[in-house]
Amino acid sequence: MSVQLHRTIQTFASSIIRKPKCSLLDKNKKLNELSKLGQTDEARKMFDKMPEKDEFTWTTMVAAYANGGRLVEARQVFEEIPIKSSITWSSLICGYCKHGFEIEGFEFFWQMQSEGHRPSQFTLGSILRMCAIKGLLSRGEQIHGYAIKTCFDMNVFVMTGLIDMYAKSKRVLEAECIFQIMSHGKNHVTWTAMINGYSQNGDALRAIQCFSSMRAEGIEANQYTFPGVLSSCAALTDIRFGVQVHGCIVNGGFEANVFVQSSLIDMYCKCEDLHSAKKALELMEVNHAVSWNSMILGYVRNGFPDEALSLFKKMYACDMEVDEFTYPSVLNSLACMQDPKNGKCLHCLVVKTGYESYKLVSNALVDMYAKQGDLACAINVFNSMVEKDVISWTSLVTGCAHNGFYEEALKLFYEMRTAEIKPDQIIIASVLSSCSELALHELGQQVHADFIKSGLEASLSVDNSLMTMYANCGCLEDAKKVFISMQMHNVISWTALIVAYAQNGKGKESLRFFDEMIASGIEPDFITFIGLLFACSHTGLVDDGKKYFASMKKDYGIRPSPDHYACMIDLLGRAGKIQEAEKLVNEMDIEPDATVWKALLAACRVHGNTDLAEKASMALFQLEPQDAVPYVMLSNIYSAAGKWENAAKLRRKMNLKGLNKEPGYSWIEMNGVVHTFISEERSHSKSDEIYSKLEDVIALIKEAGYVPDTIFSLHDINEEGREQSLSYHSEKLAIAFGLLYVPKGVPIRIFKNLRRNPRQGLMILKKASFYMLCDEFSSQELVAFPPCKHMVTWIIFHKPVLIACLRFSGGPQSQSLLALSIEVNERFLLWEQAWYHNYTHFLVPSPMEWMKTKHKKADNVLDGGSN
DNA sequence: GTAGGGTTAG
Repeated sequence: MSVQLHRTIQTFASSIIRKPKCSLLDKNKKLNELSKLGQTDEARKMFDKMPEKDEFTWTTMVAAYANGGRLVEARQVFEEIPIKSSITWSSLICGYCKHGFEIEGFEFFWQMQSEGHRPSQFTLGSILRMCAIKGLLSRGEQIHGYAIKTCFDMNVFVMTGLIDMYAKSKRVLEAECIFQIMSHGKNHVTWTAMINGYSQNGDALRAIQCFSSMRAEGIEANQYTFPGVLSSCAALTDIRFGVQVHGCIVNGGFEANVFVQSSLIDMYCKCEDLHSAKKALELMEVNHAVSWNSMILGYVRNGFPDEALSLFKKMYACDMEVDEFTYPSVLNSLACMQDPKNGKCLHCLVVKTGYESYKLVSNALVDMYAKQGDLACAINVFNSMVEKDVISWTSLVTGCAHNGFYEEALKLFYEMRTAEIKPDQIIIASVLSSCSELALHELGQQVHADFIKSGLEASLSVDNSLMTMYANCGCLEDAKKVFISMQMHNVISWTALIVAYAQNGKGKESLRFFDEMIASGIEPDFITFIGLLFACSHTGLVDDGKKYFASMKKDYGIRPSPDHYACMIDLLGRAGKIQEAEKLVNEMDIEPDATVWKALLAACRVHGNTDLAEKASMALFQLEPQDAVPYVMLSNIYSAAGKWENAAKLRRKMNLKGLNKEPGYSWIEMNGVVHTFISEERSHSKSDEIYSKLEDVIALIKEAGYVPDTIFSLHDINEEGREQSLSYHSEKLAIAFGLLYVPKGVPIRIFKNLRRNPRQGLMILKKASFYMLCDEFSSQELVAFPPCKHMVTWIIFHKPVLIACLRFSGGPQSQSLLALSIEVNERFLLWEQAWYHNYTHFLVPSPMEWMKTKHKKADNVLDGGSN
């Protein structure tokens, strides 16, 4: 107390002794102007020439250096000051805080007090600002406590600083609390801090509400307020409000501010109004990198990668400033364009300009290479990164998944966890999608549990991926539970539900969900219709299918893609309307692709139409010469029609071309060990038991009315032989194994490397599940992804009802889809059998490798007598 | 006289 009194007297005395002359006052003013303009060296020259200096002169010089980040010089001047005050201390502390030097900032803060100077609102404001920038929440809380003790807690300046600090530390509730305490005395800065707090923490709606309240209270917004409000409009894609805000900006005369302009351009781009965005960009007097970045990204997101690239070229040609945000957008556009040559060129440019060290840029490089299918380059960039964040890992994990390397994706996720990088919603969604592709139910559940434990907020992407994962693993009820638990649903959630039910043999429910979706006001997209057509074709609802097919164009303006045509052809083919299917192919207004021809070929397969099958095969031989599928299918059609010579000729041709027909596998995972089965093969150590069990099962099935469908058997052998070859099919061997060794009450899940049937719908649905994962990608990107290479199917036994009879969906499909349930071993078994089993050889590289490593362990486990 | 609040990302 006495020290402070002494200081006050001293200051007072010095002001009397050195009463400022008029000229000193003018010089101080001039010095301050130079300092404000950032002309620090000019200011220093003037400062040195001044014969007389008062406290203002010294403070201004310290502030000039401190604001410009020249902290060593600021401190030197500060040390020379004859008499220090709270203001000179605050000027110095402000500089250190502004530039994020937390150790020095706090040191001076304590030193200032030990020398008897009380911190002011400015000192606390500076310290709080630093806590906000550096995310020092607990330090910020200490300062909050200090403010309460020193009665600064009702000061607007300090309270605004506290709001900002809490909001930037993601503590919106605390920020909100302080904001509400300030019933009066809130100024425009306080309102702005709160609006930006909401906006930066993803609560766009509250940000906009807060802005409206601010205006209602008659507080004027300024150039600091509008960017946050506009980015909230962008987040909500609320262009109507955005346009009104634009009006306020023009009225207030803030449209020349670069922050406001950039946010305007970004808002228009995100609301898909590229025209207005472009207009705003053209109106800008100064070329500003952020605005151009927003525009480039806008073009990419709205599906105009060419425009994005040309804008970047313009930037480059004009010698404009380019930053670490520019490259990611441009790299993104090249990823969309599948332009590997330009991608490499841009990579070179990145290296040349030294931007490779920016995480943002390297992450985008990984993402681009992965999307272009060049995993080697993606991994190279990834490995060269010194510091990897969750986005780097996500880019590579998603990249592996895009290219069908699901196990690699999962392994990388493990590695990331080992490196103690905390996952976020996006990588969780990506990993769940890989689990879903491999039908890894348990791992999927673990990821789900881990996600709940992590305390991360729910996200649409995660929930949508969870639904797909559960549905793909046959857990329809869990998929539905996730759907019910969701607070909001978008078109992807509804589509996931529709597809889940369609995939799991509940087509009619699928169609009901579609009605519910429409009633809830959500518009379907092209994938929704794929789900619907899939549901119709599997439920035999030909008329409904036709209705939806017509409706998608008429009512929703969605032009049918080859995938939709393929579904329709599948539907007609299954219903025996082969002529109609052929007619539809001929009437297509777009070029039929391989998917369409395969669907037609599959239809021929059921109805033995060899002429049409030849036509479809010829088209496929041209379109996909390296694909063994059409050869195998046509050969099978020949066999079924008794044209053995044609079939043999085709097989020889296949062999000559080196197209391998490899066997289908089925496998069961039990206690972490994979047991693999191949048709009629006896390599498993428990082979005898398995075959004997299978004979019992076959006898039971026959009793229940099962008649083997031997028409499609491959070989020219007698009836008994054909039946035999169907009996020891790999799925059946796996079932027998499951019945013998999987503990009672535990669901038996059987996996296959082959497609369930030759229908192309599943491949389309693979794309659909990818779309579900990445709902932020545009549909154009989606089409560009390479098709998935494999399919895993499953058969589940956990139905607590006995259906001891053949379950046919009726009509001609009954020939193609045989679903039969039997009771075996006190368990009830629902056995859905594909319409034929022995062919469709889509080989899977990765799960095979995985199985091989685990397969060896299988014998030990069984021989160890665990059962 | 020292001064608090802002845009672009997988």
